[in-house]
Amino acid sequence: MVRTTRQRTAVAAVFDDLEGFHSAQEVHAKLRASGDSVGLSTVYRAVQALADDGELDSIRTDSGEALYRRCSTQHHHHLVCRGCGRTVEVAGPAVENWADRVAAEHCFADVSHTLEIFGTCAACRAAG
Amino acid sequence: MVRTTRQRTAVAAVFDDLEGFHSAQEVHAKLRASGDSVGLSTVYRAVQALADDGELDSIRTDSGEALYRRCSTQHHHHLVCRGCGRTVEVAGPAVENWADRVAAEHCFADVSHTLEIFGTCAACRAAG
DNA sequence: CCTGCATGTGAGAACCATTGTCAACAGGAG
DNA sequence: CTCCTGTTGACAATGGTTCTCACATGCAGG
Ligand SMILES: [Zn+2]
Ligand SMILES: [Zn+2]
Ligand SMILES: [Zn+2]
Ligand SMILES: [Zn+2]
Repeated sequence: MVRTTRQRTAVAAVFDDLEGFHSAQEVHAKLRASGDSVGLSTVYRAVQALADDGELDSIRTDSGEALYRRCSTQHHHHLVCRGCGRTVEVAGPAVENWADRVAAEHCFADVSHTLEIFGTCAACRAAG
Repeated sequence: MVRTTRQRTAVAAVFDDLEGFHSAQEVHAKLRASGDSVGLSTVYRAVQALADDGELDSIRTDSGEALYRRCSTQHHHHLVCRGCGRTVEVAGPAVENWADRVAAEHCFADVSHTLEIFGTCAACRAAG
């Protein structure tokens, strides 16, 4: 029996106003700053629950930190700016097929894949 | 001035006998078990140095742990078995081009990408 | 409306991979 | 062989994440 609490609602709401990927720590800080404070453990539990439900996508930093973002529900990948975090969802049917074909060639089953593209966006280049 | 030490040699040698990706902690344990013990900090420094030199590839676990493997030096991606860790290097020129094109379309520069495929190999399926 | 209670919360401790510290050590150039 | 400098490793510190558990609170069912 899953309950609707002020905390879970608040965490979900944070991602309404956010472009790009953000960590649980950042969400916690934003909530605290907005006066709508939520415990850190609860923020971790909430983002993980949202990610499990497919409400949030998650990726990992080079340093291993988990970042979350509200995305569309279809399968897609991300083009992420290293500077500002701005994120574009991209679809690549050809890539999906290629991955499945490669796996099949080597007799692998239950295939999944991760694919992210990183770069510097035009705005960040202009900003120097 | 980079020196050749027993420790660095030992760490590099561990990857000669290893298929698949392995963590610094695992390398440390293997060295200790083989009697050729090396300090944990030193193992971390060694694998990172090897990765910087392009001698090792690294990926990150779902839990954020860093894993290393000796790979060929050309650009490639990995098809990894979730069960046994067996890894196949795969090349996908079409994917490289697609990633660059997508990034260019959105005016992103300095583009890089990560792409890994996960599955279960035939041997692991047979083993149940 | 109440009440009961299973579920959710949060302050703080625990975890654990990784990194920093620094005194002792040991390649290797000269 | 010597000396200098890069290297090592026991240990402490970090930092993100998870666990603990006493307390609070949604939310059926009455
Ligand atoms: Zn997404
Ligand atoms: Zn940017
Ligand atoms: Zn590789
Ligand atoms: Zn396998």
